[in-house]
Amino acid sequence: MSYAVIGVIARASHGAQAMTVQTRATLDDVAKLAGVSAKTVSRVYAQREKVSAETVERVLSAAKRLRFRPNSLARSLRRGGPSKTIGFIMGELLNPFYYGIAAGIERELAAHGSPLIVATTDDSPDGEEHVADALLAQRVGALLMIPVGDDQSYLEGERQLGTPVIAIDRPARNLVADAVVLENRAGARTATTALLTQGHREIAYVCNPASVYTQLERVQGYRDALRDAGIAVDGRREVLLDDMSLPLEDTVRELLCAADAPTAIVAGNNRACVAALRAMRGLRHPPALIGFDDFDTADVLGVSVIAHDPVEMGRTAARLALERMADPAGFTTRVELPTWLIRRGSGERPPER
Amino acid sequence: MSYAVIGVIARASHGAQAMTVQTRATLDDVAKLAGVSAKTVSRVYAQREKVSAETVERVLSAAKRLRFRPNSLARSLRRGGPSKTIGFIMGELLNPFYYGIAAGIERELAAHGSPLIVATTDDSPDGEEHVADALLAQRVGALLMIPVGDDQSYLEGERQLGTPVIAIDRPARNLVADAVVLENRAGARTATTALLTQGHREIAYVCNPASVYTQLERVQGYRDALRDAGIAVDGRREVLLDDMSLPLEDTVRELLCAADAPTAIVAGNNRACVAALRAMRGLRHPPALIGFDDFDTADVLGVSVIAHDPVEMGRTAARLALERMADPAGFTTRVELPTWLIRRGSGERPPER
DNA sequence: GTGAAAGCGCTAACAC
DNA sequence: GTGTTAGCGCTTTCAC
Repeated sequence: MSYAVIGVIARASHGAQAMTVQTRATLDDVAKLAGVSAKTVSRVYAQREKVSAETVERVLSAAKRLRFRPNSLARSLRRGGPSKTIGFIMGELLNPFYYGIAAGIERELAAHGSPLIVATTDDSPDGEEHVADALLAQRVGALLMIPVGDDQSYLEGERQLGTPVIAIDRPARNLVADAVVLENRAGARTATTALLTQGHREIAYVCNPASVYTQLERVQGYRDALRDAGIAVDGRREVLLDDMSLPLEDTVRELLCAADAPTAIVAGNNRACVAALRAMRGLRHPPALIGFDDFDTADVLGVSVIAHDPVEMGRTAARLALERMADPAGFTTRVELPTWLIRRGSGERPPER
Repeated sequence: MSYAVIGVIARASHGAQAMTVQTRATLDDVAKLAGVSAKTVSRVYAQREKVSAETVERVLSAAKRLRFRPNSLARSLRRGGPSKTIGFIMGELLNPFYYGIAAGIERELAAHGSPLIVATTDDSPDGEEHVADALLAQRVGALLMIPVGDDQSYLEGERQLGTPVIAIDRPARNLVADAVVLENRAGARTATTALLTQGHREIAYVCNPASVYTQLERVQGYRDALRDAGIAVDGRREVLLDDMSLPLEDTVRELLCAADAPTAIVAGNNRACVAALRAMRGLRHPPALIGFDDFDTADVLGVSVIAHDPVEMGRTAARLALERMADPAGFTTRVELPTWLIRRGSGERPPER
């Protein structure tokens, strides 16, 4: 073990005392104690059918005495259909963007009383199917996911069996699924155009990884803006790493030290933006910088960004899931959430030579 | 709806086609198709009892044809005991510290094949019991929690029924539970001592909220260091807000503009640290600053911090939960994880007058 | 190595 | 309003 156990507090009476093995009370136990039938107890908890006030009280007090807690597993088993529980497969939990989405999902579902099972794949395509399997074995009512692999066809069967799938941030591939994505292309275009407006002509685009949907879109937006301004797209200005084990920071540093260093940078996501900031440290004339994704200390650092609302993204996806569960035959929708530029200084630096 | 639906892709064949209502295959269906008994199919999936290779193959191919997926709800129902699923109650999902913990838990459990149900309470004590209720209704095998309220006695019954509770970051109150916490007091003391060593004498401690366990401990550590240095503890140097709706930033700014402004600040957590940074913006002679909790851009900002490992904290808690589930009669333990100082500049600024 | 029967905790269907 | 019966999908006896 890598931790230090500081104190062993007490010999646990974890579990029950050896003699008085407490066992969990069931609906039948409560029924017996209250002198009613099991179904009546069930009714009290279902809160839909009518039970006389007096009976309710008798049942509840019996339940309390027995520390009864309805078993929602058994409940959803009996109901046959999918449970209210919703599964969420996320790439990685350590990225502020992703956990913003998770927070949004959680809040929306909490408001609806639906439990949330979270599973992460560490952005590994292999893990995705495995994890989806585990969630589906739990009979989740819907599957929210940030697709990682480039083929989600393995979920097609489930979808036909009635489990809706909602793709977040990136559309699913080879699968009919609702999707919530950002206005990636427009956002990157806005960033680039803003830099062009300041007079920049040598604008780089940096990111890692580069082959995911969001980056493909954003690079397009970046190129769109250049073309509109009559500037030739130059591959040497596009730092498109595609291996998270490579340090983007070093590559950007090299870029900035070159003779024909760009005067401005568009960073493809929050990580790339921080990498750029690190690479720029100590530079006398740092290039202008606009990042994609807002982050906690961006204001302190004076970093201009293309912002959006990850929490709202999660909420939207959760709402979509709930809608689809309520109405499985509805339309498949694709929602694009807006992005906008926040000017904090780094994107407003003029070109320097 | 607050989102823009950009495209309705297709009339969904979500759910099944009206006529061919696909229904989920059960173990019995597979058994029939494979020409064996249900129990044999069960054995194939349990992977513990012996089944002839030939039978296994027949079963698996039948299962595949029927798109069979074992129902883990039914499985854990039958077993009677608690499921492998573990519940985690966190205060809020939007704090990097908390999701670091969540990430650690998730990774450890994933390695063990245990699903994780996450629920948040937005740091509201009322929500806590409600959320715990929901998780326990799902018969989670253990409950991990960052306690919010100051009384977790409502879980005592569950503990006696065999559901272990692991408190994270703060100990549980009025409840026998394992706990994983930080060396809060030692950490704050280290920070303060480091500032004293630089020659600082007017050192402030700022945080919000202030009445939680971690802050109570850290303030003690701060005072310990002052006392050791023969400096009187001065309440005016302790900005202990206790209402998250109050902007700590403003209070710190006032503090720094006062005639007897401190020359150094210890910030009680990541939020307080960022608030201090905001308050310090534009100051000609910013005070020295050491934060508690490391954060993403601390290196870029040159902020010295008392660091620790939230992911390891989560892993440790998850391990503890798994151990306790395997051995309910074990010892109740309290683990204290280390903290350490990372010098990045802000904590090494000498006092200026 | 395989099967038959019973039952986990709950609720739908149908009584009364 | 309340009770009875059956059964959700699976696994645990206990057979053979």
